Amino acid sequence: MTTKPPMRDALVAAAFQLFLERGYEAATIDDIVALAGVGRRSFFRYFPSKEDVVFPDHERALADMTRFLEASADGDDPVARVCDAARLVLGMYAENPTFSVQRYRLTKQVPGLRAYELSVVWRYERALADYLGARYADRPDGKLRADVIAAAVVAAHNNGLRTWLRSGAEGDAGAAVDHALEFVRAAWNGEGATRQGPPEAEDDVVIVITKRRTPMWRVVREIEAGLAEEGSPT
Amino acid sequence: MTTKPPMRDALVAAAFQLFLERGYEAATIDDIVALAGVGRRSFFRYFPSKEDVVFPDHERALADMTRFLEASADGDDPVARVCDAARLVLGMYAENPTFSVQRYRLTKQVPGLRAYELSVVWRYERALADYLGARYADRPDGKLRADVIAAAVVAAHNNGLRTWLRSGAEGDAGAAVDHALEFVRAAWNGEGATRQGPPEAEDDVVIVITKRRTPMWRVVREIEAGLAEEGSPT
DNA sequence: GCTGCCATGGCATCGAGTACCCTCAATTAT
DNA sequence: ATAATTGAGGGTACTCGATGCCATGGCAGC
Repeated sequence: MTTKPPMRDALVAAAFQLFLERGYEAATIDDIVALAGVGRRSFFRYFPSKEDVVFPDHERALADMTRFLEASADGDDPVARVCDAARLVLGMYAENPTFSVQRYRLTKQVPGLRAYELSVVWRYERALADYLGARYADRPDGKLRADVIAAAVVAAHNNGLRTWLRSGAEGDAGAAVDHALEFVRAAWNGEGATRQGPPEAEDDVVIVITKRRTPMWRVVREIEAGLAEEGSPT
Repeated sequence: MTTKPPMRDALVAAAFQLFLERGYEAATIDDIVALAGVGRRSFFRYFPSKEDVVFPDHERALADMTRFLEASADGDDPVARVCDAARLVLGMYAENPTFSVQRYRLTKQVPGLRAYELSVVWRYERALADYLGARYADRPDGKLRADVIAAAVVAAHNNGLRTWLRSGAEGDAGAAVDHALEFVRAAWNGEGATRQGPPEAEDDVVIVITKRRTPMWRVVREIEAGLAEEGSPT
């Protein structure tokens, strides 16, 4: 498990060579194994499906992320921890910039690969949401909060990552993702984190009068409208 | 396109019957078409893949959502509009509760279907993000904001939807999703909220007094507590 | 009549994925 | 040293989803 079999790398190299010069669907498994000089059966020993050869290291990255989240202390901010976990995944992309860009262009134009990437990203998101769900276990809407924040963090990460990939992996990937993640942190900075807003008077109150049967989302919308009237809308 | 071919419905019914009594993978296309009494080739005329028969109406729902977003006026709040678009999708699930629950249980335990559902949800999310991206075109981080909010709305919608589905489609689906979406709205408040008619015209009212910086979830909980005090919760 | 048109059905084929069995080398036991 | 075991790699046949091509059959319109 710790040793790196050369056959696996040979299969990835052969596969990407054919995918790039001939397209993903046009390159068959037989073509790949013929180019790599191995038997057809051996391909499926190393990759459970044809799509897996395009994401050869996500299994390891997912394990790394899970371990990182499990090593979290109870003292640190959950949102910050999750953002750091996302940065961990970014590191894997940044290790091989050219490979990441090739895969990005491939994934963008092959629907099957895009669908597979979604299932990969979904597992990352579930890892984040499960961690947050445990940290927010005592909150009223802990699971909901966990799901939404995890989705937001993943979306921000992907936004920064894709911006970097679209540019051909020039510039600093970490900067783009840090900027995107900061956007999420700013939206949910409420709890024990750094509260940088201007100090307001404690006796500043809001009075809400509403019908009993009004949907809750409409009530809150009105509250926000009242807040935005003279306050600081972030 | 407007006419409903009975053969399509027959295929869906036959497919679900076999999926439920035998499992998804164990039921082959030949079994389905044999049960439906049609030719094998006809299946792929109505459904491009085996997975599509499990989500027979998402194509229409996606078109409905796109149309709904295109019909948006420049005056209304983008986030509210996107939340309403999500509620539109919920309506499709609520139309056939038993069917939705069956599909939910099927999708939960078949990895292939879960992956396919992700690609479906991804298209919804892209529609929302594209709409928000256009509305936030003049903002500094418009695309980023659009991606993050779209992901949060979808995550909240799915959280509420799955809560409802897990309960066997008992109770009000709209209430669960409204509550979840309100959570997202609370995070990204501000910007041009439309205030409609003043609510003090009705006699049955609820009055809430709270401090300005109180977290929104706490306010909502107080309101709901006040509602449950003597009236009908929800 | 005849002529397109369209929905359907019937093969034939391709390619991904799997099950089963074979070979060969290295190791270990006797 | 020889036999037995183990494990990586290879080969073959099969299943099944998916596509392409063509035949059939009803149903306009003139």
